[in-house]
Amino acid sequence: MYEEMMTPRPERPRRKNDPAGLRSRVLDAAFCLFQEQGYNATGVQEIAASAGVTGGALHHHFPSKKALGLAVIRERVGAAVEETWLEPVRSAHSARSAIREVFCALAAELDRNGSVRGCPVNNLTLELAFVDPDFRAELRSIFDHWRRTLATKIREEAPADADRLATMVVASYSGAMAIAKVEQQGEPLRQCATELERLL
Amino acid sequence: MYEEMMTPRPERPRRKNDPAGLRSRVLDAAFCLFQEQGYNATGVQEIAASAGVTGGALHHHFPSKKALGLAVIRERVGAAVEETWLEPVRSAHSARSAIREVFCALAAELDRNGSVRGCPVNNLTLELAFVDPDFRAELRSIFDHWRRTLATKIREEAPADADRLATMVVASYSGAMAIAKVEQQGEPLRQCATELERLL
DNA sequence: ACTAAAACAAACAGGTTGTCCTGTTTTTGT
DNA sequence: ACAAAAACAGGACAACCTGTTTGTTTTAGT
Repeated sequence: MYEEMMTPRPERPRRKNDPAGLRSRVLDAAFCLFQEQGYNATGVQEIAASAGVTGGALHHHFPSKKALGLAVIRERVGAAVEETWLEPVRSAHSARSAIREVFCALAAELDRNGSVRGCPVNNLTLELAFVDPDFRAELRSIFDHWRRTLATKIREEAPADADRLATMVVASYSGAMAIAKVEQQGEPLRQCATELERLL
Repeated sequence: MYEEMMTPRPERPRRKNDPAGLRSRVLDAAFCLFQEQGYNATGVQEIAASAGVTGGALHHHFPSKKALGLAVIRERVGAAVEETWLEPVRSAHSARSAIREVFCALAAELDRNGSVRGCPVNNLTLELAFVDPDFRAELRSIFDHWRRTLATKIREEAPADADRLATMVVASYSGAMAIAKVEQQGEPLRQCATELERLL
């Protein structure tokens, strides 16, 4: 009653627009759905519903599904790799320990979570890289950045074959994640981590 | 005119039915299209057209797209792994040489072909394994068979960590193929082959 | 305060999708 | 030879998806 008198007319919705927030929510929802179902199996209206956004609003920020997909790769997939891989690698005191930590942390999270959805970069790469050159270019830059950062760290200890070793690390991680996906458990990651340690 | 008189009644098509052949053609076309575009991006009528078969005939042999997909995995993807991986591994005189041969043969074929479509098992796994349990079970049996055959061969030389090494070989192959797909060249496979040799 | 642009809502249109249905032809069993 | 079953043809159909269009509300510039 008190409050109603305080705001008799100011009952106006007073909802504020938040374009950046809406855009971010769409990106989050799309990233999550692409990760679970894949790009082609996910509809734009499904993304809009999941983000709590109307189709018109989504179309305003992303004129096409492809534009949304490219934005997801650039602004979410890249960030995910940066957070779970590159940052731990840079702050570790050796490439060996970094790799074991990342592999085992991922494996533990997968087992704890109870479901393995796979690596976002690889999921989208195997689905889209061959068909669409634009997606391929975007994904390739992520892989390049990934391997380059890894090679820089490895070079501190094994200057000889740093580039080749970096490729090997990324490859065995991607493949281990694929095997983990069919088995729905993190064990393959731990096995590959053990073998990678012998290599470094 | 001449010919019309020669074949007034024997004009009957005399075409013979070939259910097995038709089924096989559908499987081949589906395998090829799934490999190029992915499962979800390929339509059943596209498969029918590619195989030169009517939609009705296709539906007679495969009542649904999922049934067709499962048949492709069981009867084509499994055979592809058997041919390009398991058979060379068994007939090689050592696991080391077998792995180098397979990796380099694949890499050479990719570079010669000019396009990298990726490994069929991995393509379908990353696209479908998480969403559909039936596909996952089918794909998992292929991975298991793959690793088991590889471990048997490795055990001849390194009895200790054969299972773990087999996982590592399959993983690094799968991942190397993913990187090869974004770069559209076979080089990553060769790099991983070199590192795998040091491990065995 | 007023106007132009941006942000959002909601329904629409053209094209595709996977599936099924009804006939017709071919093969098989007896 | 004849009936039953399998193999095949061709189209129909309803659901869906993407992209667009039109109209309303909110923000920002001046």
